[in-house]
Amino acid sequence: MINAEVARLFERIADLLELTGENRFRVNSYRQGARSVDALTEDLAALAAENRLQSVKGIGKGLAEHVHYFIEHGTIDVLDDLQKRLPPGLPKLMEIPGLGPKKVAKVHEALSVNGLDDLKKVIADGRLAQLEGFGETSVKKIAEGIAFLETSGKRTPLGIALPLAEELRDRLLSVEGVRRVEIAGSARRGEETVGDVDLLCEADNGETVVKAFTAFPQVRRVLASGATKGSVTVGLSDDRELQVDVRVVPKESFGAALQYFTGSKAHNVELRERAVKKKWKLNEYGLLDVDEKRLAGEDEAGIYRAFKLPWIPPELRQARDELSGEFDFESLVALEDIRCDLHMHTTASDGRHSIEEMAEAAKALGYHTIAICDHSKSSVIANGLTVERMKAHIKAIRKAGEKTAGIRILAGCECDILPDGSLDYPDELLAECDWVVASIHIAQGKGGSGKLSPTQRTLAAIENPFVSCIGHPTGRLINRREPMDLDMAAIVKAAADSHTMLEINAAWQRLDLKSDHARQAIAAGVMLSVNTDAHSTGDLRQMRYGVVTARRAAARKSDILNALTPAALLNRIRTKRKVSS
DNA sequence: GCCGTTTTCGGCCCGACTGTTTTCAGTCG
Repeated sequence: MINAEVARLFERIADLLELTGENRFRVNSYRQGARSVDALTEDLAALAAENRLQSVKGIGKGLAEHVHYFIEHGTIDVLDDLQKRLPPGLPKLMEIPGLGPKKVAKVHEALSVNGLDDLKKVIADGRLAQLEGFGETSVKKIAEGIAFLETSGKRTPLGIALPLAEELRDRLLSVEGVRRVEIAGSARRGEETVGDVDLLCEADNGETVVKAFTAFPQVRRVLASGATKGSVTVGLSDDRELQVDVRVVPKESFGAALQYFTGSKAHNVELRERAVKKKWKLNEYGLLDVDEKRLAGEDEAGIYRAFKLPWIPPELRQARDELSGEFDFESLVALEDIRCDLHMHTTASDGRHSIEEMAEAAKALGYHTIAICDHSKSSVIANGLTVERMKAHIKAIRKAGEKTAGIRILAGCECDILPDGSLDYPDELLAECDWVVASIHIAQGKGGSGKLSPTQRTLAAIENPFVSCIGHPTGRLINRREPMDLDMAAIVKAAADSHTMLEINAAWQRLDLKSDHARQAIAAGVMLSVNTDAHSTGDLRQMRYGVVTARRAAARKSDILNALTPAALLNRIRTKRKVSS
């Protein structure tokens, strides 16, 4: 697939064009083109071969020609020309908070700055502060921006950002005059990582609320503080900083503001374009018709209703197909639908709590079933169980099940898929388990000499009649480890054909499958299982991250194993074994 | 550069905050 590469090149062209002072709408066309190409599931090369490129939204005559040129020459002529004229280190400078295309172009032209090192030099020797349009204050901000970029460059995982957002929300609620606070932005959309936290606040006096907010103990730096808006950074445990923005609006605008600050940006642009076509105006204060008459604004659903649309769950505001009006959002899976967790560890391997403790904690969450899935023998670091220990563990799980009323405890295991594609336990032992999660932990890199590829290993595991589910299929760790190179189409097809479940691992460090892959699996008819992979009772509460990932994939309740009734669940597990044997 | 159920030309989302060029351009979300 050339899609990702073409998207990257379009984005690069947009960056460079922006620096040349090109018409911003032309710049935007390249950005829009990059987004469309990136979101496309079809292969761009195939579309090009059939001359259908212009059927893609945002791809017109010009961009289509670029794609054809790229396929023939492996490059884009417009980009080559731009790169001859502009130094390669320049676009990076636009990532510095406070520096945009105009200022970067200016320091390049006036001070021959070609990259980050040059910029640091002209800051240090005082030449930047002398430049027209720059002053001591803005140079100080730019210097801070560089430090921010270098230390906090990466986006923050949802599992870090959301609890922090909730803490700040609760603190804001205790500020005098504040009536309501909602988390907006990518945290509300349930994106796996967030760039900053957005909080929306209903109050009459914005200035006092913003002042109180910027004085919170968590605040490290104040970036802006005005009558309706405040912007700060807060420190994270690893010494990085996360930006938090607060907006204060009156009651009658709260819904419009929540809609606006939830995004995504592309979703909002689509909605605003619809408004413009109707000669309306949509901004964060409300939806106004041509006579400035207020059509909506107090609540979010009212905004969508004005466009004859249902309220759209934030997780799906991705500018994909959610505004088509063809969606049944009622059937979307929700956290309340989840009634079981089928992947958790105990003290038998590397967990912190006993079978009984995990069961009691799951019962408190209202679950009807759990599966205990400790590690198999090859996961030595995780205290994986030998065959003998596993046999005893199954007995212990069954005994705990008899003792514990009100919840069914399945005897399961998380069985390693070995480098040669075989499983870490013999079939006779797997047959004794009620539920088997098969996962790759060892040798996640490319298959070495004589070894199978990760795809072949996964396909081999799917073929085993006793494997119920593939655990964390791509093995990625957000911001820390790249996913394995998998042929997801082949895996999804094999899983669908054999009634093998694929996991959405709900641990915020993993979120694996990610939502795009989950969407692909659902389209192929695969049943997904959302599990926490809990190593303690507290980890069971990470289920919410898995559920938002499923919702981002537009998963219905019927697509999720964990939302089934006890009978339907067991039936589904048995189906795999019947079909395979 | 893209796009069209008012348009194939003339539009293209909208407002807040900041620093400095002291009346507004640049940046950001």
